[in-house]
Amino acid sequence: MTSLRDVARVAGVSMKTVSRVVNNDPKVAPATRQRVQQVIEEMNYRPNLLARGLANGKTSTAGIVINLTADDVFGYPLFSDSLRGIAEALNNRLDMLLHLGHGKFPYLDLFHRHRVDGLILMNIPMDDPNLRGLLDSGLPCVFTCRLAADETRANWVDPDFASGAEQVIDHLVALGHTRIGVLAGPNHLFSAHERVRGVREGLKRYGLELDERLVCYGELFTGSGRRLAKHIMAQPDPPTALICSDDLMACEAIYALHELGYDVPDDVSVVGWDDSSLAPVFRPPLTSVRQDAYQKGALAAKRLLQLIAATDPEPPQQTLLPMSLIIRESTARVNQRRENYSAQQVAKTGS
Amino acid sequence: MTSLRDVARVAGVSMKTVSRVVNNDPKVAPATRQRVQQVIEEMNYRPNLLARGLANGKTSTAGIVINLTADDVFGYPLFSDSLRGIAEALNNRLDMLLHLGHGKFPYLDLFHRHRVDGLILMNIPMDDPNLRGLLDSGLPCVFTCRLAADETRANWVDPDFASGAEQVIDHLVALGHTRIGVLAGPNHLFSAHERVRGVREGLKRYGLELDERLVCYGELFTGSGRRLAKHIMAQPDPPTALICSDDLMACEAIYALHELGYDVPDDVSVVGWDDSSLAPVFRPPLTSVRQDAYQKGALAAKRLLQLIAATDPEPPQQTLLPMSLIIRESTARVNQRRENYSAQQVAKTGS
DNA sequence: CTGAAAGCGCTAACAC
DNA sequence: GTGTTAGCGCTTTCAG
Repeated sequence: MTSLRDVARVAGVSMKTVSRVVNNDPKVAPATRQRVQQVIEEMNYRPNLLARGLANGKTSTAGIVINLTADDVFGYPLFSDSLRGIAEALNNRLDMLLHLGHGKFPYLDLFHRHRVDGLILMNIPMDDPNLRGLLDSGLPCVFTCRLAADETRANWVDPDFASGAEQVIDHLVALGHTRIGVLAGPNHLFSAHERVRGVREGLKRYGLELDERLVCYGELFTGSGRRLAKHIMAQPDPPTALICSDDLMACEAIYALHELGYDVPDDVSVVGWDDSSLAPVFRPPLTSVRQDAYQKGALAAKRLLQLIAATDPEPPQQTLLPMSLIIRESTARVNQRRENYSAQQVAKTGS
Repeated sequence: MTSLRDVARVAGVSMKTVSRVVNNDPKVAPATRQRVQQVIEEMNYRPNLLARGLANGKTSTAGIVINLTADDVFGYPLFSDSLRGIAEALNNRLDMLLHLGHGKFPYLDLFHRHRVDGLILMNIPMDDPNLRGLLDSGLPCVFTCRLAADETRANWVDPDFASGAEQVIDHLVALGHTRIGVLAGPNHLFSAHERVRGVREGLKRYGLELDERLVCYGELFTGSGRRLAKHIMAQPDPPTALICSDDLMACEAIYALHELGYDVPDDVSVVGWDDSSLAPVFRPPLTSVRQDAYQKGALAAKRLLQLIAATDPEPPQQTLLPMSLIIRESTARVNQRRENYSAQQVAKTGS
């Protein structure tokens, strides 16, 4: 493996001069530059990024931290979109060091150990123990999620989940729904709470109140959907509509509803989330809240490049992305028969 | 950032001793080990992988090279599956450095510059100029594709495209098809040629011959599908069935056939490839050749770990993965009316 | 079992 | 414009 020293020796110049040529330092005589460049070609010299990084503290590498298993990340189409956005925005200016893992893993090690230039963090729980240390460290980092309502120190790009939820409520209330259940998502994710907040405020606008017994928190994507849906439907005066934290969850909820003998959407309306590629092809096609994951990733990456390029620390920048409701066939006007039945149940319970 | 030197100073031992503790070298007195470990905890010391890599030439990082744009990689479900397989098999023993890019990019730089411990390479063209240098370098690397029929120096894991194609032929011939067109895929990919070889040999088994005018090479996934399908259908005595290099290509071909006034599968049968998540949900659902991309990635990663762990150079290992035909609704018995029409055309041309 | 010295390949700071 | 010196944080000899 030819080193800078070898090039210097062959070209008959100092190592520093070679270094200057490699780094496009203008203070090199054209003749010298050319000679050095030729030797570099001939010897097929490539700078050792480890040595460079060790010497100057930069590695040309961005760490991508996703607090999910590889199975979830690559299994659910949304992350692929975000990663695609990141990759394109980075445009080969930074290589990507991917770090996946679920739970409270010490991802700060990515920085500590690999000395990445910056981090993009996705799906980070609010109570993540690394958070404070990370923000204090001054390492450029951008989140594609929010961490807490008042977190103003961090750079983030995040969809406006509350607004998405309010749009869902507008839609459902227009269809006559008043009892609405929420499979909110993981309790430790800010987005889950925003979703519930949006539902609550949306209902309030119509003089309705969210029955907190119809709100369930649970994991993303897999496993808990059926159980939670059944739990909610087992409450007194069960809801006529279910709002889910993602499309997979919605699919599971629909499955559970079928097992309970309900028809979707005739008996119960179900709303998915993310408008993933699943949504249009599922039967029934899912009404879902669309987020632009590609753009989310791209904006985060662009911001990271800015932060890394900046000489002075930049003030944090926070971007709220709009969400929009895509209406398909998993939601429908509330079933009169069931509504009456529910009303009777309430009367009975109330007596 | 606390360094090994700091730890050594505080613990009152030499740097080498700290190094031994960090690297689990057994030749350390238990008391010393414990003291050092405690100081490491207290000071929150993390080894600098750059420095370590510079000193010993190992980086705990695997380069993942995919010769496609990020758009293709994350847009087509198959790569996500492979990446998921890789990530899980690597099991955090190696970090993943992702390098995407289409064309003859100098991906050897990943090795040269980042000094990765090994490479997993996907979708590499046979005429890749880096190939020889890469194989000569002795860097552990595993391909999830073949490079040439006689390439025995490389480690690879690849589906048996020829066998997949033969299964397709069995299916199509059973349905009465004898004139079969192939949208083979990129000319520079070995898989494309294997696909055509399988078709040719498959037909031969039935005493049929592949009309080479009905074979077209083109890019993967996007763009060329419609044009190529139309080109093939414009040949004298056009085929009654089209075999495509991927499911997206099949979708495009079907689109083009509709534009030409053909019905699928009544007039022309179309076979997709990969059995991606697209296949079952497209209208008509695609008959497609299934490959287990997850397993392909997982096996490649496992092999890479072996190669890296090995002290002596290991003999290359080559794994051919089975493919299976999933029959859906885009293929059907050949249309008698058209068959007669084609026969007339042949008669006319022949006269 | 432990330590001292040298060096991995590069760049920063300062000469000239 | 160019060269010299020192050192980034670690591991590898090789001694003890």
